[in-house]
Amino acid sequence: MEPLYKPEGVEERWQRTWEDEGLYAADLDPGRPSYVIAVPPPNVTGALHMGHALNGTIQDCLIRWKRMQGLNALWQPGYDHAGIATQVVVEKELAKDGLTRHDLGREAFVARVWEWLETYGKVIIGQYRRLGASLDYRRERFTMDEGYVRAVMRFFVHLYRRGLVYRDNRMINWCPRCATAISDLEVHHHELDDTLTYARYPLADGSGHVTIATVRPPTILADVAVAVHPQDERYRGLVGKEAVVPVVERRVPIIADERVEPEFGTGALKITPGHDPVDFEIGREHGLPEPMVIGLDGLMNGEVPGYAGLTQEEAERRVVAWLEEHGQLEKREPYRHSVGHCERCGSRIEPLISEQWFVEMKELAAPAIEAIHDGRVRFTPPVHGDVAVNWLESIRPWNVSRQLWWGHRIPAWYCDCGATLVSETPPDRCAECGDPELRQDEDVLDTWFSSALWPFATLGWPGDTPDLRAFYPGDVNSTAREIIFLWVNRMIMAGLELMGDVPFRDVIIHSTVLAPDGRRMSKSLGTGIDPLDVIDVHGTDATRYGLLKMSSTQDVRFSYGAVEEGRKLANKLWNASRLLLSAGGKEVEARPTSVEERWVLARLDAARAEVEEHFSSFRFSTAASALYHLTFDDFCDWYAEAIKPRLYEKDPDAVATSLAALERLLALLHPVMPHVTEEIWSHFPERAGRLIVAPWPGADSRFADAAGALERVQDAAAIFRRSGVRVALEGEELRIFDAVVRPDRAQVNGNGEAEIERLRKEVARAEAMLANERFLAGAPPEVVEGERAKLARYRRELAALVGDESHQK
RNA sequence: GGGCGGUUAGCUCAGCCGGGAGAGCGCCUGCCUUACAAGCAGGAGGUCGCUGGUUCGAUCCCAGCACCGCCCACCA
Repeated sequence: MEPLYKPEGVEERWQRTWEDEGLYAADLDPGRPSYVIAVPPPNVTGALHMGHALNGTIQDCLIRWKRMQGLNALWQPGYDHAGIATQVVVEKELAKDGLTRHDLGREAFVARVWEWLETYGKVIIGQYRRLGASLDYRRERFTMDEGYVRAVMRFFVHLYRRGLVYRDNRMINWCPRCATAISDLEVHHHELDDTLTYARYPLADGSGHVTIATVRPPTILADVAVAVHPQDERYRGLVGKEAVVPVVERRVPIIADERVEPEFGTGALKITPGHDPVDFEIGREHGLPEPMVIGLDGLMNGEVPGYAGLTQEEAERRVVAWLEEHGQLEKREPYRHSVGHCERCGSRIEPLISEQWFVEMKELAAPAIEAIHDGRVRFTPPVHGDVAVNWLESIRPWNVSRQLWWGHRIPAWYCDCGATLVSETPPDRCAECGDPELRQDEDVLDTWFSSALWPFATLGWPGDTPDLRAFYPGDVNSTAREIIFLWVNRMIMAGLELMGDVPFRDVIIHSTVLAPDGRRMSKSLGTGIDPLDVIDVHGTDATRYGLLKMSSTQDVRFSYGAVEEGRKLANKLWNASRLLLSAGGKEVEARPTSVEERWVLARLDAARAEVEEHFSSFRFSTAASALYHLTFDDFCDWYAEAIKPRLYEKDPDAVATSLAALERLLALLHPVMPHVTEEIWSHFPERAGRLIVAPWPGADSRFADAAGALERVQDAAAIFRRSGVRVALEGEELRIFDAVVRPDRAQVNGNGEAEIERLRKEVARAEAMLANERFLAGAPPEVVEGERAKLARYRRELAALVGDESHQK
């Protein structure tokens, strides 16, 4: 064993060994309770980024811990077909050859996507291996696998039969570039500098005009009304009259509607049901027509002569020029507002009316809200549960159809007779008229429609499989904050609806890892840090430790310092092991004969309890810190230093005890740093099996008394050490090496005086508190007791330095 | 527009129930001690964003303010 621990080679070797020996596998085992986490399926086109690395480490840590605790731990891997994202990638490939998907046709294009995936996709799960992720890789699932497709079809048909999925012609978000509808969650709003145009609409009776304000003058061409607030005094006389829409010179009614905001603009709103969500609602309520002047390509259509094919900018110029020419342009002013964009490609979203499939969500949301409220699903940190519930409470219908080719094709068939048939498999003939000529719906489903089934479709649903019975419901879902609505909520809803139970008990929302400068990690900004690079340089164990150390309830900046700390920990552990193993002992048995040995065993047990507590409550950063200080401060700086002389003498009791202590330490560290601990463990004499499946240390209170015994000695020792005196423990006695501090240094540092000063202040503070009657009356007894104990300790420490002062008064 | 989070040492961040202000890195001092100098021993450094309130006592609870960030959103 070299003095410097080098992870390269070691880590890959253990990753291969563990997997080859089947130690990641979760096989059916009715005798053992299960522990299940399904990895959030990454996009097939994806590569491992820092968020995956952090999330993967968190999940692996839990899985390894539970596996050591003897549970049948299943960490389910797989991929998401990522409909729109994948289609865009392959379309770009085609574009290099000057082709579009339409040149290939649907069938050939989909074949091309599969081909592309075979060659370039599906790399990310392999990258999880470098993280040491103990996923059950044999169970890899894909949302486009045959079995999974069946699950998606079943879900759709199930919802259809329940009347919760339906086809409707209504306002949707259209992305002109992707040429598909997208859901509300896929629309991202950001601020934009725009122009607010004030236009006069003459009254049809010639009695004046009404002025409206708009940011989209081209939509004037599709106006069908002007609306004002019913309580708006300024316009009271106008309601019921008619106004004339500029350019098209159409006579439209002036109506009253509560949704109009009197404070905004002029308080009069032009109504364009075809191109604005609010106007759409108002229009439907007032029975207005719904003309559209903008096409699916984002260009002006042929509805208004002379405008066909114009871009919206061109149309805007023309409309504004018309207004100016006719003296109906009141003013134009700069205006900054929030505008919806396609999250995938960034194009400005075009709200328009289209026939799509929708899922009515309210009925599905209610049980999910209940499950979160009553704690069947708990969020960590809890605030995200409130956010999830808020969203569920105001849920709206979900547009699930996409005008794409890559994805699950909607299982609906249409007959010329007008019938719509929804079924899991293609129907032979029309159920209404018997016609065998049926057309399948051209569209595919939103990617998240299939993702919602992940926790059980991966286990064989809709079949009633042994896996499903053994591993559902799962235990934990660890996820990024931005997919709570898209994914987590929908899994909860789908699980309750189809399985009758929540898919997991705990949802962990991990922190977002920012670049070291606090900006978002992003490829385009060049601020990304590749976790695989960090692993290459610092090792997997160090990276895992660093990520856990960084993780928190809020966003954190990536810190190489935290990774460096992990590397130091691995190296420290390695060297401590060299010391302990060099004594050549064969026995691994706790046979403590001194207080420091009993003490370290007590410490290890206390640390085990702490780590369990931190893991259970998902405080990984705190767990990492606890393990660091256990290893450095307690195990190495105290115990190993104290026991060293007896190891040199090859004292058989000391050697056997040291290996037993090291074994416990390695086990505690394994979930965080699996490779270095397994490597050290493999150097143990006569040791069969692997640490990864070794039992997690049980509670051991045999030496609990020693914790206190040494603490007293240790307190005294700490005081001497602060003064520069070197000490070791012999039995219950504190042995002082260089009995005298080098006088020059003690004076320069003034340590002794400073320490005495500090203790005097502490004693005075504690005495004052204990003399305060209101404190004694108001504080809980254990706090008062705590203060008494502190006072006693401070007095004792002070006495050790200057003699007992209480007798000096 | 609505909601949420943050502000603690030079840097990155902990601080769970109100009672001692902490860690790692960096810096300073002293040590190449037969596991580790990628180490050891010690040290300096803080108005816990600001203002008020509750309390015997506030980094912690409450209110307001400032700044930073995130999420949601149909004021054209």
